[in-house]
Amino acid sequence: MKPIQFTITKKIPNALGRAGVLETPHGTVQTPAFVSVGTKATVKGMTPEMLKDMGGQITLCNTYHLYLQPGDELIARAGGLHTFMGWNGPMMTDSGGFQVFSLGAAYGKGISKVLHPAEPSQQIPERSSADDGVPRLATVGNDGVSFRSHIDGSLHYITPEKSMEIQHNLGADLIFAFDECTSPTEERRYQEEALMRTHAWAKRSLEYHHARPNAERQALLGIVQGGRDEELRRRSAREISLMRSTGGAEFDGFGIGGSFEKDDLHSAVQWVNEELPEDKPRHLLGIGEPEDLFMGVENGVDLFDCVAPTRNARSTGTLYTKEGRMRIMNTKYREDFTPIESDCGCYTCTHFTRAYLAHLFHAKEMLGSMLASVHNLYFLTHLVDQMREAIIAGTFYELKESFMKSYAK
RNA sequence: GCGUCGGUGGUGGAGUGGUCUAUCACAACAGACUGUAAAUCUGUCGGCUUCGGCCUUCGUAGGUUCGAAUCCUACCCGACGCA
Repeated sequence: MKPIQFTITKKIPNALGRAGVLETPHGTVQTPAFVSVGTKATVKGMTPEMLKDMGGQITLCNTYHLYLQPGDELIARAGGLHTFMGWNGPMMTDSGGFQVFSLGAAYGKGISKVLHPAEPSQQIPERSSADDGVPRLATVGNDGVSFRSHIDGSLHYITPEKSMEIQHNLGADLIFAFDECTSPTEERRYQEEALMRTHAWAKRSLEYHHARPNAERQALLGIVQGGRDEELRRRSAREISLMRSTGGAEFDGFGIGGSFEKDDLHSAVQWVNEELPEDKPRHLLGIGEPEDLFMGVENGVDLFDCVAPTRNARSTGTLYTKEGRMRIMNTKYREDFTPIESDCGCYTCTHFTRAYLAHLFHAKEMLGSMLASVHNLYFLTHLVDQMREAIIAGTFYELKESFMKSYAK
């Protein structure tokens, strides 16, 4: 018995995109879908009730963070992550692979998921070896990764097996293989070396997972890496999709990982999804600006997670609207007594004005961050919902064109 | 009335003869953010500018000095104390 069931209901003609249904032990996800990120067992600023009301179908928490605090064993004793955080819907956990990157090679360099080469601050020198003298909190070894806790500095060692063990304790419906995310500034030689490691770790994750009963209630997704290189990307997609445990088990779905230059994102996703088997779900890790969501859906991505809506909302009240992003603290909104978007159905837009939001942000009231998060999550969640409906209605390209015309103007 | 202390840029508050348009914080203004080291971070914050500078500011008015936010005098204002 497989833990998840994925069914494709409609495809975009002559393209990779599709709409489907993903059934998990904690409920069904209509795909494509936007996944709310709840790294530390909370979508920042949102109660599970608010998430549900906003239209959220599924959340993603993080292995590394929860292992450090409060500890995966404690969460297991609490009855698992669903019970612990009060979210009884579908849930996934990231493997800690991204922290290999963000606390390792990317540490202190101001780079993350998407690199902007035009930004002088991101002209990072290339790195070919593991040691360039920059202090970092994660060091990659062939067997696993040494982490120094960003909380208290203590040293931890995470292997693929350890990541699986933690994720088993957490108990999410979909879990990820332990991988190494690389920077686009790395040269090909290192990308290939890291890819071999990611594949070896994927095999070990698969092996460990299927040696436990958890494999019956938790789906394991393998992660495709390979940077910007077509050959590596296609090779990774093929190897991960053909990978089998000694018992013959395969991955239940796939994640597409990496840190990208904006221009490389499209090609990487397309190459990978041309190789991956059609009948399993695909998750594009950490991507979620509107234009990227359209690209992903068009190219066969079923699930997206992204911190952008909550982080942008919470930090300075940067809000998504159909006319592009707006910063609610800008002077012009101080006496604007209209909603963020008059035709938005979210709780924030149906109850409050821009002026009120602006006031909350200027006064540093936490409700401002909460209401802004509600709107942003609603916006992106419903944008992907609209894409799904448009695929089913056969109007995906019309939706994309009309949205982008207004959003990017 | 006498005495003491004090008046600095939107605010608080450094500075006590040159390195002062004047540390710092806050506020304000603008920006960044894509598997959350993030309720974080960056820039601007007297005026003008051909971006090299130029001009104007430290209660007010004088003065000393090559040079004053910094020293002196008078005045104005505030707090406290004594009458």
